[in-house]
Amino acid sequence: MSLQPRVSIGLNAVIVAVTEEVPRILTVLPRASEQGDPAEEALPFGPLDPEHDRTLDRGLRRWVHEQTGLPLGYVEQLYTFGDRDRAPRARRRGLREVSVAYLALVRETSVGVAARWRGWYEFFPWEDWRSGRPDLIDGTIAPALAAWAGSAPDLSTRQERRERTDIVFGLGGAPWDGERVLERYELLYEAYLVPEAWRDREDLAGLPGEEARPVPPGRRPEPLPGRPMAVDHRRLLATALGRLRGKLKYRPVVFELLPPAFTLLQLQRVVEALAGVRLHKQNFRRLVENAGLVEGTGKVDAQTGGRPAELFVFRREVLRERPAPGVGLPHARRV
Amino acid sequence: MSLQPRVSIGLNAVIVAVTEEVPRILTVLPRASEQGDPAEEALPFGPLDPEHDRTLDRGLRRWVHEQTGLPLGYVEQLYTFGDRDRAPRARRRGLREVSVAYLALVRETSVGVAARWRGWYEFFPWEDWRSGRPDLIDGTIAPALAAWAGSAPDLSTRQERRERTDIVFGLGGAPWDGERVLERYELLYEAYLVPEAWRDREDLAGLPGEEARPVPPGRRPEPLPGRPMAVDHRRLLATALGRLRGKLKYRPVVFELLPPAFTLLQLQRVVEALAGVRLHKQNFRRLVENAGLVEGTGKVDAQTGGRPAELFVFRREVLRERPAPGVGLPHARRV
DNA sequence: CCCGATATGCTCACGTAGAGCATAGTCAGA
DNA sequence: TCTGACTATGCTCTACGTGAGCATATCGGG
Repeated sequence: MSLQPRVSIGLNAVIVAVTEEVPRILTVLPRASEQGDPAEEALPFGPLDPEHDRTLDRGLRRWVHEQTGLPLGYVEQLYTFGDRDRAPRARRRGLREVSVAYLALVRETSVGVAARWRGWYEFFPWEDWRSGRPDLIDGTIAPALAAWAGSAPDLSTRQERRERTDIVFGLGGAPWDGERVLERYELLYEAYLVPEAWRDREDLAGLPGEEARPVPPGRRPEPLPGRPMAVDHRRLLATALGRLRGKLKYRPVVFELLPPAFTLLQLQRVVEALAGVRLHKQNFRRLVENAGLVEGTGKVDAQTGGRPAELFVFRREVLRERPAPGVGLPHARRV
Repeated sequence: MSLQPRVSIGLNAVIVAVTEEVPRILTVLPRASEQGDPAEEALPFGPLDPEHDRTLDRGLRRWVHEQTGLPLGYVEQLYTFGDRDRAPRARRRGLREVSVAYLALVRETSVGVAARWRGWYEFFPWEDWRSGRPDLIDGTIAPALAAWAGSAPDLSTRQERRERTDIVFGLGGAPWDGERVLERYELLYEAYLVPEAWRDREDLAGLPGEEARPVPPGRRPEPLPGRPMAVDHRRLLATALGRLRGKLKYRPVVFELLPPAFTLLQLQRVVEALAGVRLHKQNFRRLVENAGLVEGTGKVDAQTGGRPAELFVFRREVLRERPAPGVGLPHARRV
């Protein structure tokens, strides 16, 4: 019988900005104690000061500011990750690390040297459909998942796996659901198609209770394109992207990522960057204007190269007019 | 300087069932250490066993089953509550109690003696609009909130408070948003209109750092109807109701609360019970049938008193056909 | 002055939601 | 046995939002 492990509680931040039509998140180099492959970056992490941090999100703001100089505006709790095996290296040290993850949206992009911005879709190349359905899906992911499903020992498991594969990746006639980002990542993880799955399995090998789940033998499949992260941080990232995509539709959160005045095309580009799809321009305009989400300022932005675009601002009154104001995405446009 | 407080992590469960058109939640008597007013019930709470509970929700299932004999089916993480002052009595003992709250949906209703079912709207009488807009709102809540808003020292605070009041309670022409359950409860808490606000303020009095927020002097307003709970559990409950109301619309969660076969009216009644509004019957039928959410079984239920109703079952295939299947509420019908 | 590029306005078809009327079965009591 | 109350189920009519694309406005540069 081993010692009862200590429980520690920490905070992770998924800090999002959109620049040049690319959604970006802030990454840091992982703490030495978690260091594995040095190429693996991590999400900012900080402790909770139980005495002085009155609330969890204040604690988060405090250390994010200390570490990166970035003052956070919009902050929202995402999810609490507490699986015993989420941080295998911590488990080896007798520690159960529970992490409360937050999503933060910022406009500024200047950060200190310890942190850097990474394009969101570097981590999830299959999530960006703005240039059409990524070849990666039908060319690589679908066959790999089919092989995984087929490798299950019994029929019902095979069927379950196929069903799940179809639903979350929109295969076999099922529609693509942009919000299922986490489900897709988790499926790839289970199927050992992301490097983290192998890394974690190796890190756990030999621990008590893990005898039944050895590192699968045999040749490993080629890992998918998509940058891995330390610990389970790509999972947090997937949670954040899925949540943000959902929230877009019923809360006016995009405006947290935009300057105070913007053109409708700028707004559309940011929405597209997050949603990962191209939208029909005229319908998008009609939608946001009819919804009362924005109001024109009369001023124009001459940087467009064509007819100057009017500058708009977010219309706060919409909050009292409509129950769930958001940019209800018009249908994706085929390219 | 006081000792650095210990951090503890626990799990709370909001366990929901719907019987006789009443949504109910499971409550228990609070632990002795938190006992205040003996009438104050609590939500089931349990520790996390960091060694053996592989995941948080497994831990939850374990102790819920141990404590109440109830096996949980559908379980979903709600939110993590970690404010320093959420549990003032724990803070006095040098403990920072972080709680991860879960929402669970069950069909069964037989529980042990230590637990009991309570109607959800006993805690939030203003949330049940099935018999029309509750008089409580215009008769009591609106004036009390107006008084609170007017009592702010400076103009901008007064305006902010009025704005918030209007938005969250649907006053002054703003629409009622059924999902803003938490915002409504928090507003009432801030305005000292729920007993918990006074209780917590008193429990905190004298602690370091609390000098600036003394118990407000003067006559206390009559507390609103609505059963208070121990600690911040009414806040967890509000979070759960809001989340469930939202989720209804885009995930087929209602079926977790219904028997395997049900009539469309039963389905409608459960949705109405949760959403807190009456719906137009024919449109509701059309909606769920056209959405492919259910399929008829050919069998009928003769218990209706009129023409027998056909029994339906949930149609699982809908999960692969539509991105966000739920009972998109038809408009509320005036009574 | 024309062309390319972008912004903005407008129309048209189609599906779906809101509302209510009409009809089908069943039961209890006259 | 008939009738009325009651619930289920089907159908229609209208209004409006959305998908799609054409048309026009306004700029800069050759």
